[in-house]
Amino acid sequence: MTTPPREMTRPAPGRRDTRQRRAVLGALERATGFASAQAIHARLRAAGTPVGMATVYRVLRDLADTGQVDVVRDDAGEQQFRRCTPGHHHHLVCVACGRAVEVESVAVERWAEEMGRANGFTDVHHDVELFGTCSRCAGA
Amino acid sequence: MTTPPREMTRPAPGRRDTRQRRAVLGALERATGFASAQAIHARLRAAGTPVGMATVYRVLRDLADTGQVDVVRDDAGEQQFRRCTPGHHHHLVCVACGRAVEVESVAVERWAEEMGRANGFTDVHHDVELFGTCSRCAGA
DNA sequence: TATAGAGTGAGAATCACTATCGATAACAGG
DNA sequence: CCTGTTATCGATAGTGATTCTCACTCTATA
Repeated sequence: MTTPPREMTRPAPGRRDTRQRRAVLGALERATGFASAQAIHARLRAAGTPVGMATVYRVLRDLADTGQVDVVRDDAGEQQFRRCTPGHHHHLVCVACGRAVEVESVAVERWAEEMGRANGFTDVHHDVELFGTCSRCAGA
Repeated sequence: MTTPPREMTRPAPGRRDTRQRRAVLGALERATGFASAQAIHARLRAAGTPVGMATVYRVLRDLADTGQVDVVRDDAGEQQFRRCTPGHHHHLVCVACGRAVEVESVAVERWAEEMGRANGFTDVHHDVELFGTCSRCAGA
């Protein structure tokens, strides 16, 4: 697998290339860490490229379904979205500034699989997120 | 019912021992896996021991704050509660019936800690949940 | 360019959860 | 047992995120 010739903002096959979709993608691209749908909607409005709330959610859900963005839920249960490198991975998120680092571990993947097998579970998948305070925010 | 294991239903210091609190604890005790606040409320009503919605949430939150129940969020973002054995552990939850198995792994704990240190993060904690289909539900 | 139908968006609907606040009941002291 | 204090209840009205509706708009393509 070399670098896919696919543009970052090109819609998935069957999807149309609209101003709104590009705007949401752009906002995600610009974000440093995770951003909520509400935040993205507000930023687009502030940037003079307003997109309807329903559309923001629609695009984000579509991107999540096609694996183009990752979704985690914060303590309040609100969905947070982030543009990510393809492939399975997890995040180490700063609870102060929202900055996120992608991490992966074959050890965890294997552990999850073994735990499932040991207990007779099939189709096992897992939710793993790490939270903490990043070095930049720690010195506050 | 010989010696009532009042330990399980004893309120935290400063908390009063009310019928409602006992009812919610009882419902959790009776549940096999995770249960939502809505489900607990419905079950109590069906059992003839109705408790107000607000109270169910209040008691559940209190129990969660004092570490007497574990909370996870399902795919829809709804909170799911479960009476648990004390101590840090994770869950392997059946997506079909909600049955849950407690699992733990020093490997994961260590991995989380190392990942945090490697990236300059402090006060690192983690969310880890495993989901799958249990053997009983797999044969459907 | 004409056109089918995917995409959009304002607003209503839904849904889990929280805040309000007068009524009620637990518990300690008498 | 009686009673005052006050934690706790709970019916109900929010609150805030997310989804649904559906008439209208615009992309992709013949």
